[in-house]
Amino acid sequence: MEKPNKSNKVSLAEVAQAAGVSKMTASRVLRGSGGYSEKTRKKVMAQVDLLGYLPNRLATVFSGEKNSTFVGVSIPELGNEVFTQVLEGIDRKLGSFGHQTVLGLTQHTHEEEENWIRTVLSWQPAGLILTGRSHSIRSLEMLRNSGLPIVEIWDLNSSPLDVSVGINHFDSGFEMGRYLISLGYRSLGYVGTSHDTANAATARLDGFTKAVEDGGGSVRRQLCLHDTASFYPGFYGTEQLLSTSQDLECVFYQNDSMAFGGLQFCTARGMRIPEDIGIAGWGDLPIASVLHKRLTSIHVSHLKLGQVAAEKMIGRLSGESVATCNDIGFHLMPGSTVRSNIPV
Amino acid sequence: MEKPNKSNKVSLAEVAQAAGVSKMTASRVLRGSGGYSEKTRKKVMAQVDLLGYLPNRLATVFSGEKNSTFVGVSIPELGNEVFTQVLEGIDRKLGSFGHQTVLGLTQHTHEEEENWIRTVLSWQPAGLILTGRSHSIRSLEMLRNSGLPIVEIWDLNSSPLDVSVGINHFDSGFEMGRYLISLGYRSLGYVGTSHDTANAATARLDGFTKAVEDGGGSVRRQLCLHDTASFYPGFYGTEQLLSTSQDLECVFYQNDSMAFGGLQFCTARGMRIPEDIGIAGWGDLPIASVLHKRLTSIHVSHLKLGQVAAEKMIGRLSGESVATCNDIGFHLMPGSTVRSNIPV
DNA sequence: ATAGATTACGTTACGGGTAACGCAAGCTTT
DNA sequence: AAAGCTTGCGTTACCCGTAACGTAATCTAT
Repeated sequence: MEKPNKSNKVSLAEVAQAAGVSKMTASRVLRGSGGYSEKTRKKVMAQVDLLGYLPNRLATVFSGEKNSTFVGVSIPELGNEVFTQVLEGIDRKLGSFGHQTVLGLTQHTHEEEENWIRTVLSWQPAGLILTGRSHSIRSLEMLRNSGLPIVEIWDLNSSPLDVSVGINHFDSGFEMGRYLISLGYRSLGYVGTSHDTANAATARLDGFTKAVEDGGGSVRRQLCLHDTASFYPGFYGTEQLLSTSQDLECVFYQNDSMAFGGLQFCTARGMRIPEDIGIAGWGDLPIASVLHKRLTSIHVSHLKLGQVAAEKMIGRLSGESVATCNDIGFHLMPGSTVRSNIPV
Repeated sequence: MEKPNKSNKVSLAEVAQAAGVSKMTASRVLRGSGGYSEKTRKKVMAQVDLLGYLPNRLATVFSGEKNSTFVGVSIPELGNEVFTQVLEGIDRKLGSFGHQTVLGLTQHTHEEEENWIRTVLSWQPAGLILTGRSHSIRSLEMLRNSGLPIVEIWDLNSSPLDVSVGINHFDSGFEMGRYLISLGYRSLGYVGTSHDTANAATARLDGFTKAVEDGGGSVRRQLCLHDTASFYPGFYGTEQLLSTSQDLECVFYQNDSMAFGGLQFCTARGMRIPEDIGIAGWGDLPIASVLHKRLTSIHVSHLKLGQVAAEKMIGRLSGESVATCNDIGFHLMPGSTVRSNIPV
């Protein structure tokens, strides 16, 4: 078994020596910065290939004032497909510009986020992309002190630390509420979860409630579970919800996964959808189309959100002036899990 | 708009000067390596807090022979929930040991993987976790030259570069084939995709075919689409499959997402499941339970796979001797999308 | 032919930490 | 009280590239 340390790294100096030139000349050749003859270039490159030289970016960043190509990206969890898509959008775009993603899973807590920020900053990243607008005091301090470009995503923020990319969650909830009201629903329920940083979901619920009340309805029961926003909590949350409020006409869920759970519960109990109860989700996941019924939901292009976030980061890194507030938008997807017109 | 460069970083030297000690003493205090008085420690720490000093890990790694805390992790794509779970398992475990994930999305191609490997190696990572056992020649060269711990995951490899964590895909396909044969199915079909690095899926198909033929059946039609292994390809792949082979009794899919697509297609065409056709998937995704029918599938603990991969990496980094070949195992999940006993 | 510009390199210093070593002051031992 | 040890801290050198500068050789202009 070999030791992991004692790396047999080939340094630029070794390449230079083997090629019979100075370190500096080898460096110039490798960077293609000019100032060398074709003959020299060939000598150096021959040794690079021969010795299998790989540049040491640590030294490069460390040396000059040029910043690294690392971008720290914090994501609450990967269990939620929504964030997965955002991450994919970010990493692809970042990668196409020669940047690398340093991942951080914060589990929706300030504490994890703060620890991750501290660590990732010590690696001198070029910038940070953070999910959510809510951060601990010490985090804010570190972020500000770092002087780095920061892109806050997910939750649109009119006064972000630096740049914000996301959607207006309040409005999306509001639109769903207005839609359901327009279909004649008046007695509504909500099932979601609560966390340190789940402000977006809260905003959706607030918008939803506002629209429903504006329309003369009411959100009879709001359930905020201390669990992940996934299938099972949706299932048992619905059970809990309906056990005390049988008269609900329609339930709005924090996301599609939870809505699926609710759908499953209702179907298992022999309830017809949408005849007996309406189901509405949020996020419009690809799996929404798995069902024979199309889930009524709010569509957000999560991939695009990630891509735009990465683009804004690239923009900041290249010194362009970047809009502070970037709205990705959403639209309502009418489905067949709510009734399609006002009952007579 | 402030410039992203010109970072007002506080260096150890500044802390030391402010505390009236030498750089080295400040370094010792921060690392807690001993060799300083309590009085000095307080003086230094007071300045650390006051100046908001954050250590520069770049310099640390760059300086000594100690390796970094970065671990490069390559994943083919995040669109597939299977890999998402693996990544979550890796990052959580790695994080709990103070390591960071540098993500690379290879899109199942050798080319992307090779480029990513080159880049990530230039950052002097502590080790690499790669999905798949198939790599380009130049990749292999770089990996070997690096002398770094390498954990290859997903596809169990009896002679890996360094360490392998995964499952035997051939066996999993074989078990599914044998199961379907035991239920009396004889005329079978397969729908999947093909890529540079999708050897695992190929192995599953091989195992499946072997079992089916051993059992006196045959895999009449094998469809390998050039697409992502997701819902829609499953849908139209099934359409294609059934348009030329109406007599298929059961279809095995590369994964659950594709199986869902197939299920959707069949249901839309008015076919009854499992009466008219059987459907079997692979991976046992959480969404498998979204359906009123439970999908017949192969269960693999993807999260655990990721965790074990990270553990093996940690083991290698701390110089422990680590098993070369680590089988995570799988088990067949009988569902209601295939018939439950041999028809009379 | 000679001054001035250009080309093709080499030399030096530096960045932010750390290992290795040096050394003075305080403590113990006999 | 002298020798030996320990403690606490400073000094120096180094890691691997790059910026800035220096210089010898070649080329151009007059």
